[in-house]
This record gives sequence, structure tokens and C-alpha cells, in this order.
Amino acid sequence: MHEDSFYGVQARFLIAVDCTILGFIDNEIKLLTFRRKIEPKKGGLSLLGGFMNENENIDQAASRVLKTLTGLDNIYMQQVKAYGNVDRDPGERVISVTYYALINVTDYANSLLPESDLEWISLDRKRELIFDHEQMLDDAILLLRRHAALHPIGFNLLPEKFTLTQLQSLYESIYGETMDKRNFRKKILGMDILERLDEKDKKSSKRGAYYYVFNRQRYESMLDKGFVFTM
Amino acid sequence: MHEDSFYGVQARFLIAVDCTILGFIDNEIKLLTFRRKIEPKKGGLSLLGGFMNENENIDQAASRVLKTLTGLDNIYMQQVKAYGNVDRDPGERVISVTYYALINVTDYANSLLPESDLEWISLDRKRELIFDHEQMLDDAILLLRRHAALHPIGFNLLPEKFTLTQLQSLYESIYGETMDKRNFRKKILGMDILERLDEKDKKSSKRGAYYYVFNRQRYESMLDKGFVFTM
DNA sequence: TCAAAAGTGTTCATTGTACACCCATGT
DNA sequence: ACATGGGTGTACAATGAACACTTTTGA
Repeated sequence: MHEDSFYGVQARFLIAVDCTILGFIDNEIKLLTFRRKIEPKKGGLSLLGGFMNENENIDQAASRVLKTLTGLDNIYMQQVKAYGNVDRDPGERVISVTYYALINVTDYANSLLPESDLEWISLDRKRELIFDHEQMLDDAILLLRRHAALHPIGFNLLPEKFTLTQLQSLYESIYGETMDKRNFRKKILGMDILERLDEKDKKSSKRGAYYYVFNRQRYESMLDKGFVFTM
Repeated sequence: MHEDSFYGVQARFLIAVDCTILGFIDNEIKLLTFRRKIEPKKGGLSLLGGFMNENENIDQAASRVLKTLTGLDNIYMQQVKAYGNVDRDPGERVISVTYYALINVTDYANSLLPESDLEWISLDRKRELIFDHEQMLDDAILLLRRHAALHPIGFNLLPEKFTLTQLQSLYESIYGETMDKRNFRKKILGMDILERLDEKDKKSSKRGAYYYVFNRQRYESMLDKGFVFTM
């Protein structure tokens, strides 16, 4: 049996890519959503998505969707899962491959929002999402938590320089639980992957808090020596 | 714009399901492979796979593929990842969604093997696999390790009753490292999820080793009380 | 001067790790 | 009697968790 005829009789499917795009805004992880412009569920809140093209692989499709809808490029993205329930999209059978993306809102938010139907929503509004997008969000957050516990990916959500208070709020938001300030600082500073700048953030306190930067180079060289990040 | 016409112009794709099927044989995790019967790569070693049908979701497709090729049913399976490189299958563009499956070989191995092109191979032969199946296997093993560290899924690879020595060998094989016998037993027995039977396995020692069974009911009731399995 | 956030160490409990000898039995 | 795998406990180290006060400064 020749492969073309063998493959040929098989069903073919639409493949969508849906992105759980997360940003850290007002000390809280928020989700970037989009008002759907077509039926079914026109006007409903949706993850950012689009269909996969012939000439690209899945990661490329995800990057393209993100770029097209937000203008953002070079974003940290990870595949989460493929969803394929027969009736997950009432319009037509669509298999969706989902990603989560972490974006540094401080630098980009203003440039992307005004001219579009994009909206940052708090995660407790997730029940407004269409189709199985709430499930996708839940799975993405769970995966993010597991990744964030083992890799320094949280920094993708922060500006280049940040305070330890911000960093702690970020982890508290990711895990949905509060942490002890002294223990948090002891742990993160003990890893020796942050560099303190001689500059303070005076926006949120009179005294001012030192800015830190993540030293990725140092982190990577420590990895080679068997260091494991855990947070 | 109506959804049918909108969806209609999009590309459609073949979707395959490929399964990393693992069994515990001769104190070692082995992979069930299949000699490919069609071009391209006819005769090459392959994961067990097949194409998705119109009327089934992805999990169902994976179960069907497993059932069709091995006769096995009710198997523990988890989705790993979707692979979509444009040229991953030289025959034609195919997106593959992969799963890993854990099977209890003791009960089934004899019934499935003789009449087929299936073969259990040691994981160090993985470089013989076709296409991107080696990558799939690697990703599956990594995911299995993460899952096995947090959930009592290893028991799916063992017969109903097993000795602690077997169980330890299983975890050693999953993680690829040896463990201390006393520490291992202290930890697993301390969880209080195993029950010792009044029966010994005399196959591998003169003295005989007690059989144990996994008490799933007890495990699940402990989960409700906040217990977390870690291994 | 006071309100508000920043910064800082110690103690205790829990968990993980290293380590060596006796036991039971079939041959 | 001996070879083979089965079974057991203790001491130390590392890690995680709880906890409260002083500092700085703009208003």
C-alpha cells in the first residue's frame, strides 16, 4: 500500500491555536482576552486564537497569532495541551492546541491596547470565557505553576528591573497564596541569580526599594554546575 | 461573516496519535514498538500510532489505536504533546498528538505479542526510532517522571501484587538512578498506602519477599485530607 | 510626628541522606 | 554450610516554616 493513498483516505481537521496570554498588572496575574467577532458566540470573551496554516509548525502558528493580534514578538510561550472534543466548537469540528504566553506588560501594554478589542481581565472572571477556554486557562495556570516552581520564568512577567516586593507579589499571584517576606527574600537572594542595582523604586514607598535584575547568564552557568532553581 | 465560510477557507490537517507504551520487564522500563508496514520508512521501528477519525475525540483516538494494535483496554494514558513540524513526516504533512501509556505486562504480554509485529525494546535503543519518535519518547519519559513523582501511577506498570524490591526497581528505572533500600522502604511504607499480604514471592529469593498491594481507596481518602504523594 | 512600605535573623520542625548487619531458606 | 536476596534503625545534614521589630522618608 502506498503512503499517499493510505494517508489519503483519512479525515482532515481544522487546527486552531489558542493562547493563554498572561500579564502581571496591579500586583495580579491577568489574562488577555478578545471579543470574538464571528458566530458562534460572537461577542463572547475568548482566548486569543487563530487557525494554523499549511506552511508553519505549531509553535510558529502560536507566535504568528500572538503577533497578529497584539503586535508582540519574541514572547516566552509554552505549549500546554491539545483539545479535541468532538463538539468543543459548536461551529465546526476544530482541534485546538493551546499555549501559555508570559508578557511583560510594563513595556508593551500601552502600545497594544487602545486600538483593539483586547482586554485584560482578572482570573476570577474566567467563567465568562467561551467554549472550553476556561478549561484551557485552568490547565495553562497549572502548567505555569509547575514550570515556575522549577525554572526562573516569572521574570518574563516583570520589567527588566524590579523590586523584591514585586517579585514576591508575582509568585504569590502565580501560586495563589501568600508567602513570608523574610523566607522569600532569604531563598531568592540565596540563589545568587539576582543583582541589586544602586537605584531605588520610590513609586510605592517613601523609603524606596532597591531594584534588582535577573542575571540570566549567571543562572545558566550555575545550571551547568548542577544548580536547580526551585521556588 | 458567517462561521462556515470563515472556517471554510482554512487549511485542514491529518492528525495522528502516537503512543509511547511502556511496560516493566526484567526490572527495566521497556517501550513497545511496531515495525512500520508502509512507506516512508517501511520496516522502521515506530511508536504505535494511527490517524484520528472524525467521530472521536483525541483521548478516544488514542485508546482506539492502543486497542486496535494490542488488544488492550482500560489502560492508563496521558497526553504528552502535539508535534507539528512541517516536515516531521516525509510522506505528507501530519500533526501528531502523543500519549504515554503504562501497561501491566505481567498480565498481558503473552497475549499480545506472538501474533504481531510488536516488540518490546530497551530504552537505550531509542535512536532506532523513525521520524521524531525519539523526541516523543524523550518528552514522554520526562513527563512520566514528573507525574510519577507526584502521583502513584507507577502501580499501573506492576501486577496487582508486587514486592517492595520490584517497586523499588520500578522507581529506579523510571528515574534512571539507584535508591537506598532502607530509605525507599521507610518512605513508601510511611505513606500507609500499601497493604502487606500474608503471601510471599519465592521466585527471586529463597527466603521469599512479602507481596504488597496498592490500596487505592485508602490513598484517595487520604488525598481528601490533604495528603500529597511524593516519590 | 506618623503612616507606610522596606529590610533583616534565629529557632524549631520536618525531611532527606548516609550507612551495615542479621535473617530465612533452598541448594 | 553457604550463597542469595529480604528485611531493619539511627545519626546527621539540609531544608522549610514560623515569627517581630527597626529603618527610612515624604507628607
